[in-house]
Amino acid sequence: MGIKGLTKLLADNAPKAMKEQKFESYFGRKIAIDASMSIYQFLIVVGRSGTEMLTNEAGEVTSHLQGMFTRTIRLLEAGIKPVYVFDGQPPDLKKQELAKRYSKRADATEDLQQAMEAGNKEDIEKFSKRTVKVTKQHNEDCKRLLRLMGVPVIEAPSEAEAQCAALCKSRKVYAVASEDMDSLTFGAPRFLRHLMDPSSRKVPVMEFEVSKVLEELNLTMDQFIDLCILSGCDYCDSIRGIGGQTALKLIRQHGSIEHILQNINKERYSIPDDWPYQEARRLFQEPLVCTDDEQLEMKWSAPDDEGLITFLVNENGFNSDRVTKAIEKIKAAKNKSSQGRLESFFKPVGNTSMPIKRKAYWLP
DNA sequence: ACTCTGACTCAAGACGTT
DNA sequence: TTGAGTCAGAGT
DNA sequence: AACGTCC
Repeated sequence: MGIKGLTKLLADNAPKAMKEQKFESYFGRKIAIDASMSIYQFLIVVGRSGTEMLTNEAGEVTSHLQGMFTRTIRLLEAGIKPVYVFDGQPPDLKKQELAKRYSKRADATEDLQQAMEAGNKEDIEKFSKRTVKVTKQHNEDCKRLLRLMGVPVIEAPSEAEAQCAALCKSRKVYAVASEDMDSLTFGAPRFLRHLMDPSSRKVPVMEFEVSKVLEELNLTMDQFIDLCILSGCDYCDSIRGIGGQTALKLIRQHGSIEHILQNINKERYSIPDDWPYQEARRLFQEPLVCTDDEQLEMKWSAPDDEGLITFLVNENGFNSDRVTKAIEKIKAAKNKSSQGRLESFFKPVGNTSMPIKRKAYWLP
């Protein structure tokens, strides 16, 4: 997933577009998060040892619930208002990519089988992580959990990342938090990396602003999208021998993929057959997203105590005391941040009534 | 010298106790 | 799986 | 900081 080498490309060519932020500085902010990505991480790592994971009495996996529960509480305690966005139908162009992943998983499943027969623990550990897939059930479990916690859930018609970006463009959220750089390609005005990293692992939150990226790279949004496609994205191949640096050079020189294709040495570089870069571009420019205000309504409400206990304790074997304490944490957090952001507290001095200078629609 | 590729490595959540 | 990091090798 | 536990 994502855009190959984009972090480094931006670090080298647009350092001012990224700034370090403190986790605490997002108090009171609404933040959109790609749920499937989080669930995937939880399934890989939470409570795993070999093929063993956290499970309920029926033997169903609960690692994703454990992860989602504790992380969401962490966010709420920091005064952050998370909204989780779930994937819908993937676009057709992504099907090949998904097919690749599917076959890799199948391979890993065979490898795992062999490792288990051979009793090779390290291999079991390694291969079992590669067989992880987020299922419909995992998604539904997490939606149910989040709703019981009083945290809004949005179901995207297609790509969750694209929907997150759209929410941010229409100012329904302050920023998109993701580890996936294509949030920027989808035009998320403000994009946060490493938001969930604990402060113990000294990785600061990195905040990117698309407008600054474009300004510093001196590209239009459309050109930036072309740059991302050339660097390597999920939707189509890139041109062998052209990486980020060369792509940036070529885009600056020729302005678009079309003009690059007209001007580069085709002996030197072989262009993929039937290269669907235009469709890929379209998916980034105008992805299928929901813009209906009613479906995008977001409410952070009080947790449903009974519902949570039924779901987590009765149905999934969570420890009753822990869940009760956690519910208290949620309530305390909601009280603390219910007044929202105290603007006077957080804003830099002397700026409030300045008219917003709009360079482009995606500025905050 | 620069850039890209491919092969390799590593870690990955969050919490409480020690 | 992903990204990030590092290495070597090869092409310009 | 390292380690075991969470289910």
